[in-house]
Amino acid sequence: MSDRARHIPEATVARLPVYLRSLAELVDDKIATVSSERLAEMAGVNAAKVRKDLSYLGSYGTRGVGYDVEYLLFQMSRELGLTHDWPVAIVGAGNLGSALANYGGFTQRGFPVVAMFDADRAKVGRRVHGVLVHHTDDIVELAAELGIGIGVIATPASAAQDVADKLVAAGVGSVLNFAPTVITVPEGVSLRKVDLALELQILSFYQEHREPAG
Amino acid sequence: MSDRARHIPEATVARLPVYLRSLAELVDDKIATVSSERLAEMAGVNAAKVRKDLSYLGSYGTRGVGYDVEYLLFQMSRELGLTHDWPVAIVGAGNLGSALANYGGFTQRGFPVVAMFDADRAKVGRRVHGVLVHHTDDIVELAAELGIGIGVIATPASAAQDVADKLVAAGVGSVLNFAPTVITVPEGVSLRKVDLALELQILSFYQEHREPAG
DNA sequence: GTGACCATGTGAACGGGCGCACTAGCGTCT
DNA sequence: AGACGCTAGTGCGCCCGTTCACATGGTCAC
Repeated sequence: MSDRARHIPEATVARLPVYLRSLAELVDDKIATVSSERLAEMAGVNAAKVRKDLSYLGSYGTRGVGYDVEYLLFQMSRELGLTHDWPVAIVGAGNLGSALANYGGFTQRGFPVVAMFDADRAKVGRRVHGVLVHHTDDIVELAAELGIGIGVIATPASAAQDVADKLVAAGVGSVLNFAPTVITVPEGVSLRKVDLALELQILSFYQEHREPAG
Repeated sequence: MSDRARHIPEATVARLPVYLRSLAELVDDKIATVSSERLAEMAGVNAAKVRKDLSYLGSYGTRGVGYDVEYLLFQMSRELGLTHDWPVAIVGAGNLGSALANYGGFTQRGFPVVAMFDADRAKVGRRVHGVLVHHTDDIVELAAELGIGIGVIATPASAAQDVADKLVAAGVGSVLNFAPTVITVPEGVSLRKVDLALELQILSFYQEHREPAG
């Protein structure tokens, strides 16, 4: 692995948080070292994949022994950027947006919700779980001022692209989209989506094409 | 494409609902035909990919013209198993479970919530958005009786695997897991996950490794 | 009816990720 | 001290998915 500037595959990045969670469990159970095989079992993947994934982070294991749980946990947290907070803004103060803001585990895990935005002026000025709701017109100015790194879109589909554009204009580098629509962001901006209807429809497909026999 | 029994790649299946949504938009806009290029733009993918994906469904396009929007919409709905309802059970009547049950667009889109389950006996017997809450001990019996096809897990992580096992024992063929933990199901059962914390941590990684220059 | 045009459908090249299977190296027991 | 056992790290072949580019076959104008 090259000293720095190594490129970690997307598929690996997506698995790192799963390993992280497994490691946290091991710490809770006071287990000091773990093998790739055990970690693979916990994360629901192949042991070779675990080793390859972890090798992207560096050589943090000990042959014949395994990985030191706490040390690996620390290194992975560092790599994932979880050693410091990432202020988050939620756009859309409807059912979903409010639920997200009320979800405590959010702030707790290093993603403090520092601002909310809504297009409805009736909601502007209210507080949701202590977080003030601003108008969406002020996204560009305020998000930049507050140093928002991650924006969460919890608006109706029709507003999502406009909101995304505003977030990007404010310098937000990562967008998590809950709106049931495809949005695009410029290169260099990260985009992930959470889409309930989509997941259900995918399951519907497999349910429909289920083998009749057992 | 072989007459029947063709195997549609997972990656394609995951995109079909996105196309479906785009087609629904086109119908709303009274647009009768659409090219792969336009559809690709709407779905945020490559045009060649659209054509290959759609070709798995059959030859529903017309060379020189494009695809008939309504016809393609119908064929895709059929393929996705959306021409009939899929009764859904939600396990976990806490914040998330209740929010999901209250989310109307659920039933509206062909996934009626017909039962809820919770381990807390204090919640058993209550109704959430009109849906009766049963005890998790009764999952196996009741889910089978009600013909539940899709189970949604909205419990704490610690209960998720046990609930999944019960759902599978009840003959549920598809599981959508919201609990922040890895669960496993037997071969032949479909499993998808929605994990907020995981998505945020993935974004955190890219945010941390962002190029300083623009 | 014929030719120009246009978009689908697909063969083939390409690339990334997965997993096997081997090698390297550490700890432990005799 | 030496041999053995165990597990990390990794080279390599394979497979799935993506993309390009072309051939296929319709439509429309004249």
